[in-house]
Amino acid sequence: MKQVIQSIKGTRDFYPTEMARRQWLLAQMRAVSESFGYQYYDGPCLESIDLYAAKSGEELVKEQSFVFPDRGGDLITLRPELTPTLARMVAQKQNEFTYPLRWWSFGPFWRYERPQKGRTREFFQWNIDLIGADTLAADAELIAVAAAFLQKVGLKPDQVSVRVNHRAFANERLALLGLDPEQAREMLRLIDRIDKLPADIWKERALDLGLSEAQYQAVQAILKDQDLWRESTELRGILERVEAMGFGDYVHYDPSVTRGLDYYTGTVFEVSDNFGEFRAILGGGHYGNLVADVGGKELSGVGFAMGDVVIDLVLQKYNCYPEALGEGQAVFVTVFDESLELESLKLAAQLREAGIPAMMPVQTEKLGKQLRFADRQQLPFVLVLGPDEAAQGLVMVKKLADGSQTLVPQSELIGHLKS
RNA sequence: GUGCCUGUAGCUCAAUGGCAGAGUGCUUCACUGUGGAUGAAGAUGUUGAGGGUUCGAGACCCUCCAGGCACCCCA
Repeated sequence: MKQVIQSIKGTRDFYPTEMARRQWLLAQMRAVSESFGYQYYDGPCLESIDLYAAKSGEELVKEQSFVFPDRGGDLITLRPELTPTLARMVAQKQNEFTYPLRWWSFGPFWRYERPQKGRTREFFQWNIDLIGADTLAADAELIAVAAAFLQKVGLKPDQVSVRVNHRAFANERLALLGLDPEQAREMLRLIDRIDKLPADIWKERALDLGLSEAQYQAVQAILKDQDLWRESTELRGILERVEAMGFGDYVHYDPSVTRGLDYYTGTVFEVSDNFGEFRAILGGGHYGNLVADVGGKELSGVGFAMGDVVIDLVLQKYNCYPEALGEGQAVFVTVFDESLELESLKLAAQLREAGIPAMMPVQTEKLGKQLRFADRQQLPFVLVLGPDEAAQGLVMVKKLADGSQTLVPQSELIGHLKS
């Protein structure tokens, strides 16, 4: 390979094969979002750094955002997440809307971190939020949206799960053990990492927070108790609704889910594969105060975000993408020889007129080569219009998949292809 | 930002410090009205980049770039 200018680290090129997957993914997100009555929106990719200072976690803005001065010297940020933008958009027109809002979005985001499997510097994200309803039904709806998506793309409950917890409930339980609020907060962060740290190190960290041996054992007991959710009004209310909507198989209580972002106050949930092979597919939760920090009145909501990178890996692993994705759908109209080129062009034009995509060769090549090309493009049909067919007003229709050929009167071609 | 591993033909990978190779794909032909199959012939590399050690480096050393894994963080 000669010297080709390198692409920016952590970015991806979407060749037609990848673009077909991205478009399919977007179509599934759109279908699921709209099936629950959500509206499509988007904000700018460039934002003032001040927007994030109020909302996002410290590290996300200071360490992991692309920030640069524009020509006037103002600091511009490539959006690392959508929630602050959403907060601003809602706050700006807070009194114009009828609540609750049901909005969804899909677009590019940037985070300046080290690329690895499932993590790139430029990625696409599905965001979906229900704003202005502080109820268990709202939380349950978003969890159902997540489960509906999993079902829609063909992932099974034995492959992926929506794991649900409730922060206030978890805090309550920790308080009952005698942890003060600060300890409880740190403990939740530690619980979030229980799968990443070896057991002995994890215990060491827990004791470092000032926990007694008895308290440590009690925390362990909480983490092992799969039925503890029954003691939470919130979790009961959410899980019974999810069950009623038919997604009980996908959704489970999991005490180890706490989520890192500080703005989640109540229900938190994430989707992950059941074998710990991939990073979290999706993460979300209930936030008590969406817009106050950007100048609006208090408004709560629930939402989640799903990046395109991990879900793409998972969908490929479980063969969820349709077989024919990205294959050409056009009929290939061959040119037998120069004298018949115009006849073929007319035929192709008729097909397009009738809504059938038609492709024509633009180089003079032997019939064999034309067929070879059509075959490699994985086109379904090839038309051959030779002297014999032209003389009788016929056209040969060849199905490439099995090689079968049918002579069809040109007047019946469109009907033949549509059937 | 930290640690470890990797980088050879379009792709997957070989080559003890001693002439850069195989499979696959690609091009052409066998096939003058038919793709996939088969056979024959052919093309393809600054061995990621730059520097160093050496009579000699794809291999050893250094720097950089890119990718992978684990931290950190999170979609």
